[in-house]
Amino acid sequence: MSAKGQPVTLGEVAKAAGVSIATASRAINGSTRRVSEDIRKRVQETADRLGYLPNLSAQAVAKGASSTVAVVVSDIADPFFSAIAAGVMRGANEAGLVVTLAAADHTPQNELDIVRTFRSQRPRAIILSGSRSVADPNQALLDEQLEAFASTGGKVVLISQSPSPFDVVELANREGARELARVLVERGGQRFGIVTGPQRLMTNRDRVAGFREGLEESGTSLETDAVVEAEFSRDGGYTGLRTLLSRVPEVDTIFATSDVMAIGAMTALRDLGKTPGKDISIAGFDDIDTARDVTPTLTTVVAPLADMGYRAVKLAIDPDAARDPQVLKVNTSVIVRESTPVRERASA
Amino acid sequence: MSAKGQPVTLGEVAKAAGVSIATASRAINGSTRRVSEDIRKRVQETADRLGYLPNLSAQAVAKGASSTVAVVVSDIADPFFSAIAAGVMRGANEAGLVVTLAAADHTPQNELDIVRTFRSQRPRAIILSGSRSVADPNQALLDEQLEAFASTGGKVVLISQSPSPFDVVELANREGARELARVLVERGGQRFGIVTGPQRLMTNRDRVAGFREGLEESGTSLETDAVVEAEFSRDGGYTGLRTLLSRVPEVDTIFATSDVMAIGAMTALRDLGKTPGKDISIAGFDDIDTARDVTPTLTTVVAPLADMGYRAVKLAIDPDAARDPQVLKVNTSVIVRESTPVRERASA
DNA sequence: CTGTTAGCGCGTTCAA
DNA sequence: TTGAACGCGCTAACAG
Repeated sequence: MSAKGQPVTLGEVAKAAGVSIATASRAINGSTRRVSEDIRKRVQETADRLGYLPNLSAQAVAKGASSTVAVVVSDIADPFFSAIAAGVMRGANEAGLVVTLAAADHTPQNELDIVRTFRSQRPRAIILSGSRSVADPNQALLDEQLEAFASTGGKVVLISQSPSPFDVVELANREGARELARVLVERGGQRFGIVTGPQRLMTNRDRVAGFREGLEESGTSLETDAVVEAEFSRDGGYTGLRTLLSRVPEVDTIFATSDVMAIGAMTALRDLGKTPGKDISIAGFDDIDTARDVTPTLTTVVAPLADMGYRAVKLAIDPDAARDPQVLKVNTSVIVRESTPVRERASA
Repeated sequence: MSAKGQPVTLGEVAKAAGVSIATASRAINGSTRRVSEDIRKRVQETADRLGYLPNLSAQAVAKGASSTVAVVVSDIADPFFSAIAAGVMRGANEAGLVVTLAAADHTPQNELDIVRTFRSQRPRAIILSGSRSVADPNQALLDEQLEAFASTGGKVVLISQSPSPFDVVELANREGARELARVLVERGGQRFGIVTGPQRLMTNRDRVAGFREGLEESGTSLETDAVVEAEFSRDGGYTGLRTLLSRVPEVDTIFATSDVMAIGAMTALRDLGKTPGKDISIAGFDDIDTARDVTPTLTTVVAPLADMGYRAVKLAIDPDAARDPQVLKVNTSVIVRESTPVRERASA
């Protein structure tokens, strides 16, 4: 039983059941189920008995279509992406699809290599999560790959920003940040600062721009020095905050363009002897799980990350494949927690 | 260019280059590279020009071996598993392998289904992360599947507990917890409590047992009521802590069997009006990223999660496949942070 | 070194 | 309804 051997093939099942391979195929997979019930039963039984499992690769070759969806993330250990991945996996599972995953590690070149490898797998769809970059020299090559993939019947879904020739699940970054700014002004914020990830990423651009708009609509503005760019990570939030405070020590409210950065910034604040949520208000974006477990709990913009991944799959397997590219806008909402208490206004 | 079409096949490349398919195959893949340099170059060029990408499924069928590693996790959104997955992906990437991922959602039945699906993919290896359960009725069926997979040339690596008929990457749960207990006693802990995940999971068993040992070796003991079992999650930590404190209000030091639980427990403490790291010490296990960002920063046992995933892949692609099952023990270390200050001993 | 032939495991025509 | 034959894209054995 446990001697080295080869997997059971459909042919062996067929022979053991005394039918042809074609019949066995129909009985087990039954694309158009036209096989007598007793035969079907007999074949199924011998298949079970022999422990037959269809060879997905062979099926893919024969059918010319696989049952795989390929997903690119920047970093699976980042809660932002792991939440998206969780949603994708749920959706894929419901659809009987297999998920293959690769991490681009924030490097456009890797992203390109990954997409090439993915194309070799002939997946049904490729889902790209992660922000688009502006003026990325690799972008053209990447688009070319995706275009080619799409032109051979593959589906491309971006969890990113429109406009795009492909389907896009797009988070309302700008609107979310704008609403957040309004809320923070309402709560008494007067001197604002921003710690943001690289501005070449559209996500950061939009969040900063939206926040700015929100401030202006509320009659407040942002000093030039009050926007600090750093790595789009926890450590970036840490260093970014230090830079910000050294430049503009009198800020009372800080917006970090992601929760991950905000959490790093909060730690930095404490290391500077200040108490986040008391000395200085701070808010993030995304509402990752950890946001409610840090102290103070973090005010943020809720992004339904898992849901976005789930919807991306749904878009990908949409039967109406010939339709025009679709943009699925995902709305956000602001959730106020302890990190942004109501501040008393300094008397004018 | 962007009209619907089929992917370029090796045959088309061969024809365009004026060589046979076999030659084209050798030129591009070159298992045993014995093809004249100029031909190789010409074929490669036409392949690039045509945008040819090998069909991995077809290769897998022809070779009888795929270039895929399949990974089972409980929940990819859990930082414990996403860290492991990150390591796996890095290792797979280095080896030119594709990673397929599935989430069992803490359900043994799902795990079984996933392994079956994975077997259909004929991956080179299946990596199972997540603790083994004791007395799991599905365990036999699962082992049967894995056994069958292994007997047909597949490699199985468990990130779990020995003993096992397969390769195992095993974290020193017991030893780590034991050392943690010693450290906590040294720092003045006297009345201990434990919030643990389900005891059917070996991970929790080992961590609790190890902690107990460490206490006993330090001349301390644990009251019966002081061990509370709850869900192995953030929320489990939250509810578990409340139960614990209602049963044994006078505990001064708490061990949660994972950082995720510890973080939930800390939040629960605060909701009860107590300050973690002051009124009550608390420590976790795993050292997930968040451990250093909560307040107070969390004392814990460092588990090199990403490294474990990485090593699991290395084991899986070990050329010496015929060797006996191997156990790779992974050591831990205790890192003391703010959540467990030195406590003054109550005078005896 | 190259081309021809025979598979790999499976789906799907086409007759029977 | 069933089976024989062919094809999917590719690799590997065998000749030349």
